[in-house]
Amino acid sequence: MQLSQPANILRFRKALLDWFETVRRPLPWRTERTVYRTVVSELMCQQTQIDTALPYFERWMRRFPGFEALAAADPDTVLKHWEGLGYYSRARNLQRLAQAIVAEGDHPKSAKDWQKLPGIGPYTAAAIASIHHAEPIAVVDGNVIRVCARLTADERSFKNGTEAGKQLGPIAQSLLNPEQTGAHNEAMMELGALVCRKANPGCLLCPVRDFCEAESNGNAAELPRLQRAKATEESVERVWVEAEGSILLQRIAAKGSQLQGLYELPMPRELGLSAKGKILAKEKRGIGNRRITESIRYRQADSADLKVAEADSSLVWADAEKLKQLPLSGPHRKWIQKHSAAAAGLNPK
DNA sequence: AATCCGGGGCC
DNA sequence: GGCCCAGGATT
Repeated sequence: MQLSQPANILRFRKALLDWFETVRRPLPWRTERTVYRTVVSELMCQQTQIDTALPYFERWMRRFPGFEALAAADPDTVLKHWEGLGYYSRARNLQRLAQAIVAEGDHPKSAKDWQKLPGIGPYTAAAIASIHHAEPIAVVDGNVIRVCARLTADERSFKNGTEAGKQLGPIAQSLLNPEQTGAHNEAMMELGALVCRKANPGCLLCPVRDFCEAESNGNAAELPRLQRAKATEESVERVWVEAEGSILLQRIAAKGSQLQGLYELPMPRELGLSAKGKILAKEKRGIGNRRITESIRYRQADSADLKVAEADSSLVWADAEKLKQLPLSGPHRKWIQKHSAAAAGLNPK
């Protein structure tokens, strides 16, 4: 059936919503719907799979139950509750957003106004406004891009997701059900997540397969076509400096850095620390298209280390208790845990 | 328009 | 090992 015809668009909307009602996952921000819970869930789910965000969401709600509690919280505690989720600017933006809403005494009511708040872009603004204010605006995320590219059998090669969204957004907007704005948007994303998956799309079980040109062409799994940049390789030196059961950590202070406020093993070249010591481990992490190998050298603190640490306020000594409290980047917490036994073995106790 | 930002899941 | 995920901010 041609989706260009109005009568078929109405059929599409009904088939999608009927399906959604039967498979809709009882996610915690759906079963108890408040603006605050929606905002938190949307920020947490940006570039993050639902199942990964779920335990963070529950913890977050226990600790920061509403905009007021979040606005008044200690920023390090906020960051600590985001530890391991990545994209840490989301946590800072979420607190700034809460502070703005508390200061204003109310929250925005339109997508346009929501988008003025930190951390809220076109996608998130549309999601909140369609769910809570019945605004007829389509969300365009990775799921929706994939669904629309397949529905229309769009075989163009897009430079990136932004470019694809610009081209396919109007399709999503034309499909939007103006009487069920929130449910329709959620249904489109649910379809992409559960059926119209990137790999192994479940076309045989798809509620809107009759409307899908790619399915009739038999190439749904190949769409959309997105160009990708090649990965680059980098290496970074780290030092694991111990003194009396404490480890030296570096607080990332750079205001522009998205890692601002997080703690990591120090980068000696940045801090005037020596890079001496035996290599304890080489670990890898991926950030975007970068593949970074981090060489971690271990040593007992010498007098020069103590002097540098004393003079540089971004360096802190953390004992076991402090280590638990500080917000660390996910990989560094994991690596410190992983190698602490080996590091202890190097101590001449 | 291009680049940067994290970490995990999946094939 | 490459790709993607309920993207946004910055340059």
